[in-house]
Amino acid sequence: MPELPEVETTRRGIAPHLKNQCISKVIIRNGKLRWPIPTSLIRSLPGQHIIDVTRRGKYLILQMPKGALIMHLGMSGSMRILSADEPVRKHDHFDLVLDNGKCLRFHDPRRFGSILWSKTDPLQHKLLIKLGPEPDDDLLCGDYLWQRSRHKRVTIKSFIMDSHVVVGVGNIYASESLFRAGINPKRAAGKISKVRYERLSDAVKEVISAAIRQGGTSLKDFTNADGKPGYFSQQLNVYGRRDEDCLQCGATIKHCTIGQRASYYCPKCQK
DNA sequence: CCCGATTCCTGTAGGC
DNA sequence: TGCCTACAGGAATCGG
Repeated sequence: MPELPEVETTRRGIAPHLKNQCISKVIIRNGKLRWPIPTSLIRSLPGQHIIDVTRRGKYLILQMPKGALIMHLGMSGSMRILSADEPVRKHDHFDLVLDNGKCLRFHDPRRFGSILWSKTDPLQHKLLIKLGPEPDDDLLCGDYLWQRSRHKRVTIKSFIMDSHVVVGVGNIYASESLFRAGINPKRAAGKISKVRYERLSDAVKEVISAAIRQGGTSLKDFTNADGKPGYFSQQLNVYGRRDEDCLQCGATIKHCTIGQRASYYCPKCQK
């Protein structure tokens, strides 16, 4: 489950293999992702080299001389650097083949990911230009959240998960951040005090940075019954713990649906 | 403008 | 054992 920390880990993993490398070929096996992969890439990318690999929110950006490739992993996407002759597996939808015999291979069973092309500054792209600040940006602070939330009637959980407010806070991080901040997820965003937004801002920064430090271990993996709980799952206080005891006060963790998403909270610790 | 609902998709898990 | 259904989720877009 690629949350922001997994995307950043992916970026760090692939960047050294891509930087300054020249593209020799583009293979689209299934272009039906969130949006169609532009078939024009097949002709336009070969011959270009990758100047840099950056990230904005959950979008990876491969900067090239004539534009930028913008990639999103959706909820089941992953990327690997492989030898170009490595046999393809099911759901290997896209290859960026390099001059040196390696390739970047995009794998995405649920096809919620996307691969787009931007002729100009990718940060000005329609999908990126309105994104909120990164969690580690000083722009994200209690005052900012308080200002943005005035007169909003949406729940605080929906508000903090809105990528136009702040990027990278998925369903799991939202529940965990609200627990750390002691805020009930059902409260109206517009009625929360500035002091409490300071706590929430701090909580978001802590949760996301801790996950990045741990190599972006998937928070989602912990629900898998493969005996390999995610590293970060050890630190989950409420997510997925319906009817279990709160680790802080012993009360029973509650479950509810907010914005069509499973939500978990401690009724005693979160008011 | 605001906000809740819908939509895309497939692997996994639970019920019978 | 196997079929069927529910569910999970990022985020744009639709609809009231």
